[in-house]
Amino acid sequence: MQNVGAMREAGAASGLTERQGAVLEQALRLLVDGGEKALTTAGVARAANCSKESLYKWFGDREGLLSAMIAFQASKVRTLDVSAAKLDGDSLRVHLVAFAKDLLDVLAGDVSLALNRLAIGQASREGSKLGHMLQERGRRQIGRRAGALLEAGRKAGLLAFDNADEAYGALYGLVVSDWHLRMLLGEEPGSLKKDFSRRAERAVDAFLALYGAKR
Amino acid sequence: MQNVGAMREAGAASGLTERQGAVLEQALRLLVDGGEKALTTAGVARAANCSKESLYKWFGDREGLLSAMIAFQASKVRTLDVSAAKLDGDSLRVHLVAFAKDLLDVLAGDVSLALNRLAIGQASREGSKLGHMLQERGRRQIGRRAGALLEAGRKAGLLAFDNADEAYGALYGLVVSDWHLRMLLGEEPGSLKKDFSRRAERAVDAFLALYGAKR
DNA sequence: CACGAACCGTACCGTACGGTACTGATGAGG
DNA sequence: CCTCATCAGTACCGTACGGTACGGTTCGTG
Repeated sequence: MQNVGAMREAGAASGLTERQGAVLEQALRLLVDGGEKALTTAGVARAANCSKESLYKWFGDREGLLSAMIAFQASKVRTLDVSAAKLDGDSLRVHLVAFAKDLLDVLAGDVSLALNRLAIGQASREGSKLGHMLQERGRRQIGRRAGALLEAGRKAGLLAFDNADEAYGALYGLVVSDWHLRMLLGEEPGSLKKDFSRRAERAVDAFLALYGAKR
Repeated sequence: MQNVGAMREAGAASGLTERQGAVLEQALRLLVDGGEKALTTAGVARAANCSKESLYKWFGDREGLLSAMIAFQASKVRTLDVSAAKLDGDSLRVHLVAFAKDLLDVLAGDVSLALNRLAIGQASREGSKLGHMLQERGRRQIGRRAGALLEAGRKAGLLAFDNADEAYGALYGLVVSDWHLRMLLGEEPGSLKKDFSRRAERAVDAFLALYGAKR
């Protein structure tokens, strides 16, 4: 793993021991590499050099392991909100473009795609809270950053909207469109990732045309 | 099933016998009700009153059955393109709103959600063409309808855009935003479906503000 | 050193699934 | 009536997984 410090912090924040965090890291790696089918309890135990008995002691059952994986991954993401006090038209656009590009990068990430596929696969059987967890811990997190940015823009007189959620929904849709679904369906991200910057700029331009305050 | 005529037609279009179409219909029903885990060969055989041996004779293996289900469902959808020769600003907006609402209804449909979940679940293991099939047969189909509508709007001088794909992507994003993913993740569609009309109108208004020709 | 807790590695069990083989019934054609 | 093909129903096999139990090892503590 490439970031032990962040992992330890994430584990501590979730009440996990460092060892358990390492196990979850290996589980995520298995999931990313081979999909849900490859994520067997025996496989996790083998990859993490621990026993199945420990897995069941720590996480209860397979569902608990999956939940812990999602919570663990979410706890690693830290949303740095750079809500600058001074915003002009250019800096707002820069911040929006940076947000849009970050959003695309996050959604296109290996771990994000794997966890979303996992939660979607579990969503059919009712009672599975994985989808709700992913929604709450993932979307809310990045949504807060966007909400703060939009609110700052409005307070600075640069944006005009009544409903912040609606404005955020429009921004999200313009940025992401159907790319997330296409990546989830396995479309080769080769040609997609290259255009992220251009796509983010185009989307932000459209968003500003819709919600930018008349100069 | 509620539409034997359409099913027979769909089966005939795909080179399937009526019996095989009925089997696929039952398989889709199982998938919608219980998710992929409930879609076992024995379960399909029991639900459709056929033998497992026939399933393997007709569809080869489980993957073939899944592909046949997607192709069968896609063949049932017929895109009625009402490309009217006479378009004014109001009728274009009406057509766009109707398209947007149809799009939301399709994406929120039980079978659509179940098949998308299935294909996304299979997308992790490589070599699975289900995602590509769903993309090609589903998105292209409805994308053609939108493309024709947008092109008609441009020819009538009501829309202004350079790249039709980009305009369609903006329309799609404004209409759908992250609702499709949220539904795939299992969010209760109770509060969502009610607002489809309002949502479609808002999205089309925004789209026209972006791409409507200056009056 | 002695004791106990935690834990690894592995063997084990019950179950469920994908896929195959067999039997008997049905129905069309000569 | 005979024959052949199709198919339903079922029994069967190999495998793989989730979950549990147990022996052996390490390590902290008195």
